[in-house]
Amino acid sequence: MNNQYDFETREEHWRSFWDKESIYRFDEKSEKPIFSVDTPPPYVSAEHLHAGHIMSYSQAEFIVRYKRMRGFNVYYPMGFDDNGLPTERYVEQKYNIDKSKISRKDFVKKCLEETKIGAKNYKDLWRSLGISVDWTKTYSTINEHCQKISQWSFLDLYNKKKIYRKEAPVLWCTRCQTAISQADLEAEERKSKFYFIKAKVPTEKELVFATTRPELLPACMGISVNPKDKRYEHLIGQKAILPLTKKKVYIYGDDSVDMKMGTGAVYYCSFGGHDDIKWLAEHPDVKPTHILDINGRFNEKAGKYKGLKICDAREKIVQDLEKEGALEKVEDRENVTFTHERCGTDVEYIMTENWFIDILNEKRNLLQKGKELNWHPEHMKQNYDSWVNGLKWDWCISRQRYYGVPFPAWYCQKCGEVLLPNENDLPVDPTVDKPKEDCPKCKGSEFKGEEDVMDTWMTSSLTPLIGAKLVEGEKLQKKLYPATLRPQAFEIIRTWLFYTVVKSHYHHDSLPFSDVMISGHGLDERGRKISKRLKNYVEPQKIVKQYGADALRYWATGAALGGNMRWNEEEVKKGKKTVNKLWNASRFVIGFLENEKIIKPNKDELEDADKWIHDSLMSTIGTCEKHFDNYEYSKARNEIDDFFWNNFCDYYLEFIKYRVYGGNEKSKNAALSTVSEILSSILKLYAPILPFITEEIYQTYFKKFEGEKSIHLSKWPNKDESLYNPGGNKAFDAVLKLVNEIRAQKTKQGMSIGKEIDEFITKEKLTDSQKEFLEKTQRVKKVISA
RNA sequence: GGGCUUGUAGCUCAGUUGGUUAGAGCGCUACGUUGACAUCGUAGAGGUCCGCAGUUCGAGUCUGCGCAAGCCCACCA
Repeated sequence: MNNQYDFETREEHWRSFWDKESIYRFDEKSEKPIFSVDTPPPYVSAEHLHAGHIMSYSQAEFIVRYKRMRGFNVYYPMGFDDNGLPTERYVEQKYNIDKSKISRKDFVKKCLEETKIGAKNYKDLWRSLGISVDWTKTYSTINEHCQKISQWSFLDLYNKKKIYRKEAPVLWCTRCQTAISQADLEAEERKSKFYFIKAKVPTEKELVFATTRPELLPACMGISVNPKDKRYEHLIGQKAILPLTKKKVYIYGDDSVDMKMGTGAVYYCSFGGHDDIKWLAEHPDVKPTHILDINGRFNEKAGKYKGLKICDAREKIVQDLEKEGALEKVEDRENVTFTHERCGTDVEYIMTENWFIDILNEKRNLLQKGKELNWHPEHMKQNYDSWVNGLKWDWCISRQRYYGVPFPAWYCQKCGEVLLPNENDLPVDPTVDKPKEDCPKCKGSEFKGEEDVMDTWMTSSLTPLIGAKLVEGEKLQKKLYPATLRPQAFEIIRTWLFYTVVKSHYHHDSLPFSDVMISGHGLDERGRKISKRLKNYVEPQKIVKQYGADALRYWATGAALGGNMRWNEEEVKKGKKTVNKLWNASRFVIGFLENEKIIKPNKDELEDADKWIHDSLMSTIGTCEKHFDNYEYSKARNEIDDFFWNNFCDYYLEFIKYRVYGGNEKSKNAALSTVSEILSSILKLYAPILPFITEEIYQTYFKKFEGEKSIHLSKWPNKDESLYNPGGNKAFDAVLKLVNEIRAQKTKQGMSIGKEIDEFITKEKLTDSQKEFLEKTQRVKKVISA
């Protein structure tokens, strides 16, 4: 072995080796128990890959490698999310595209080109990090495989009456010009104003109501007061005359009105918020006035305010109210505004026709499903529960956009009947393909294909199934679905996790996976979230080149599961040091092993130090297993570090030097046999975290005994209990204490540890062999004990 | 407004079911070139365990009330 480990060339060597030998290929014929992973398909539009990506993917991968060594048949496919609005927006921005000036076909082509570039970036990085996915099992969410399954999902839910199409007020982004869903919202606390507006009432002087959205006055549907409110109860049933428009609206009595809020009188418009929609549903006699167009401008129903944008209209209307003397006062106030999380635009509520999936009726069952999942860490379930409890909208799945999976649906031009394709004909593009038969209702033959595309989560919510269906044969697919593990980031619990649970619940009446492992954020060294805007990230490839992939992976073990982690180059350096230490220790050990013929010693030939290190290893293996089984890779790593650096390097290797350099043959043989076994186990314990260096050393020496062509296919170290003697190493612990005492004494005298001293006196009772051990390992001429 | 998480050495964090003198790595100080490794070793300095109250023979750990940071959720117009 060379003096130096040249990580750059060796890591590349092993990458090629793993590729060539298909080490991570799923074995379809194996009888071993399956561990299948629902790998997160990253947005390919994230061209700025950073430490956060490294962190979350490595963390899941530590577990995957561990499971592989524990004898599971691991299924670890890889997907790329290149469908839908995120990609569209990315392409629009990157090429400064105006959607109205490009054909749908050309735009989609551009998106596809871009996603190819993105996928390659990811694949390159994953490969260089040694992420052990099976690259023969990949998908992209826009490809035919995924479109087919997404459309099948639509048909299945339609047939199960869980999908409906309806003209209804929906959450609307005026910038992206599409309907969105509740999960696409982001709440933003804002300073705003509370306007107190006077309406006329025949029997009174006036009725004052307060609102944060005065611009919706032309769309006012009515005013409500609490029937218990003494101030207003007599007004219920009368009509109020609104300022500016002079429109007359009824005054209603509603229990839900908070008498203490504002003036106790609320006005409802179409639509300023979810309240308004709810109110309208409770007052079927009221006809709404829709004044807002899909582009966020007022239409002719807003009268003189036609053509204005919302913010301009507000300014104008407030001015006019003031002129008319209808504005009593304005108060400052904080309130929560919802924006579209992709673009930050304020969300509006517009009446359009969309497809929905019924989830509101299913809340209770969905909460139950959340309870059945094994959450790691457990407290992340809170996020799921509070999301489900807070749901107010059915899942709107249609998007008025270009790039996405088309809905498999046509509308009969004559009678409006919805026609769906046969499952065997999927995927279809209804804007190009035609139904195979005439309208079953009216025999009409003119159809219009649905032009909307599906919400990107319609596809992503099916990833466990998409992954499983990458293999042939229903029997095998059923073994892979439901998956075992879903690793993911906490911020998409309400989307990816939730929607996947919904789909699996409806389609298969099951959970989509049994375990969830939630990772935190990558932060910069100052604790800020890594973002493109702040440019506060380092390029992973640079770090890999400088310190090696193992070192970077080592850094990723640093955060507890679910915790955020700061970028810290010192930790990467520590990883590199660990790699070097492994190299040096192995070089030392293997140097002896290669020149000797080692015979497995009898139990009674083992010396106290051998038994001690063996016991210590056994308990380390046990603790590691416990931690890895709980997805606590960082605790597992600490255990291994501690054992390797302290017990193995600082003590045991020092303890056996006198035996391997000289000593009698039996003692030497026992030492070498032990050290070989311990080192082999250390490599395996580290293998899930440091796959490159451990492979290197395994291949150098241990492979010829174990037989497996890669350490990553080898067996996890055995807990050989036959030698294990828990609590039986107390005597050796006392000796260790003396070792420390001798070292301290020498250090205090400014002596080198290696310098021989004449005598060492202790009150401890020692056996002859213990005295000899101290004399030989600590260079003392004579140890005198009580 | 509700909920969750976190608060331990200068920094990053461990700390099991409550149990002697609270730990590790980095950094700092001193010493050491011992036949794997200075990418090392040995030793040392450094702590009001966020605060207050309580339970207990005993609290970093359990309970309550606060404080601070972060996150999730929330229609109060």
